[in-house]
Amino acid sequence: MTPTDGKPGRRRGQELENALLDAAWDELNDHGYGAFTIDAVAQRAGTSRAVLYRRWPTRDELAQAAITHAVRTVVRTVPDTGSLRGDLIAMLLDFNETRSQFAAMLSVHLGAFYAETGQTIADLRRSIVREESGPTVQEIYDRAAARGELDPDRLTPRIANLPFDLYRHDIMVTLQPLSEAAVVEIVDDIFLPLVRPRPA
Amino acid sequence: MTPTDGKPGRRRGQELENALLDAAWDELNDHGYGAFTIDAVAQRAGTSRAVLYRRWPTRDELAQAAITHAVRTVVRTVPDTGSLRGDLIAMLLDFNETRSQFAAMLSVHLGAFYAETGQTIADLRRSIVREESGPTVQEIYDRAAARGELDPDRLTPRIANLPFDLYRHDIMVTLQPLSEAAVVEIVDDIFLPLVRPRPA
DNA sequence: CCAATAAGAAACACTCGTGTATCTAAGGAG
DNA sequence: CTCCTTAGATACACGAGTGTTTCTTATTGG
Repeated sequence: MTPTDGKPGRRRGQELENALLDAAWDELNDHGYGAFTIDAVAQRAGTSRAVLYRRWPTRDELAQAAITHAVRTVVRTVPDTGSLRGDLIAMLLDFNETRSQFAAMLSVHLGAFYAETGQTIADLRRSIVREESGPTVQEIYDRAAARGELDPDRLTPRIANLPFDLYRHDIMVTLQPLSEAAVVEIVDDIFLPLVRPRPA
Repeated sequence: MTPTDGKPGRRRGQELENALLDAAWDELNDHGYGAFTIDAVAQRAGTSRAVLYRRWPTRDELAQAAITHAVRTVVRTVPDTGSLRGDLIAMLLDFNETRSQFAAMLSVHLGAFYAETGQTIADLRRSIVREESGPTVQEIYDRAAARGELDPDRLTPRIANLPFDLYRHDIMVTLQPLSEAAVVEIVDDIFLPLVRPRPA
């Protein structure tokens, strides 16, 4: 392992490539895809365009690579607090920490990207979800059903996605992380009443 | 009234201005704000850039004007079918006709615009809602409450917006109008159960 | 009918980003 | 220590869009 701190000297191989993709991602975050230029990425990474062109032939492929790279670095955790309510609130608040900026960025800056590639946010989400392919929220629902907190018959696909759809909607519309009150509202006032087992 | 059809000859005044703003709006729709150029607008409008520069000094002001102009031409209707369910479904399906493209366009193409102006979709919606300032969905809720179809105590602000938030979320994520089934699902499976008066 | 106005065409200098090519020197492999 | 890959710098031709200016001519108002 070569020392990674101190004066960077001249970076190579994987270290350099990560730095390039990070710079590209930051550039996307700060200025959006519309103003996403190879030049700016090179400057931010402290290198020259040639280094970028050696790896990615076009702007779009660099952007794609940067997005994929950023996605890969997101770690996903599925909480297990012992209650459905606690799990969902924890999960959404964790999203606030780890993903709200990511989601906002995707929503706001990538319009031109979607337009050019013909993709939609839904498409991108699918490929991200496939990429992660780890444990999912379904675990939370399964545990809740086992505890009798949730009626599986009431959990239609749309309702299963409801808390996350509402979370995502808020992010896309306000570009800010949700307040804890908003998260609690989504869970307590909307989701839980819809899935709670009815007293027969 | 001068004849408005036939060979357009040389347009002037309001007629020309409308044509310019329409062309700008179409250009935004087709290619997004990222690829929104004065040149393209001039070409689409069948005129020269000078004509545009005489009216709007910058690209951004032209885009702003085009958006405002497009917003102004949207007519809003509030249905009155006699039932809450019917009103909401009618309203959302009407959105499908009149606004889904508009909403999709706003979500997707205007990222760079938001980034530059610092506005969010929420801000833009506020100014649009203010602009319209006509009858609102509140009317529908009031009538439903009067008929006893809706418990006003359960209608928190978030729940009042819920059908529209979900509608908007779907549009932003899929960039397509919602299927009628999806609209019915939002109303029947999610909204109505949350606001129906509980048998005391 | 005439004069004022403004549409529309065209040319210009300018900026910014692209993509390629060339050169140097850093730093790893042998 | 030496060679060889390649990071990083720099220069160039090119295209696309901007914003300005000048000129013409259609159209309108008086």
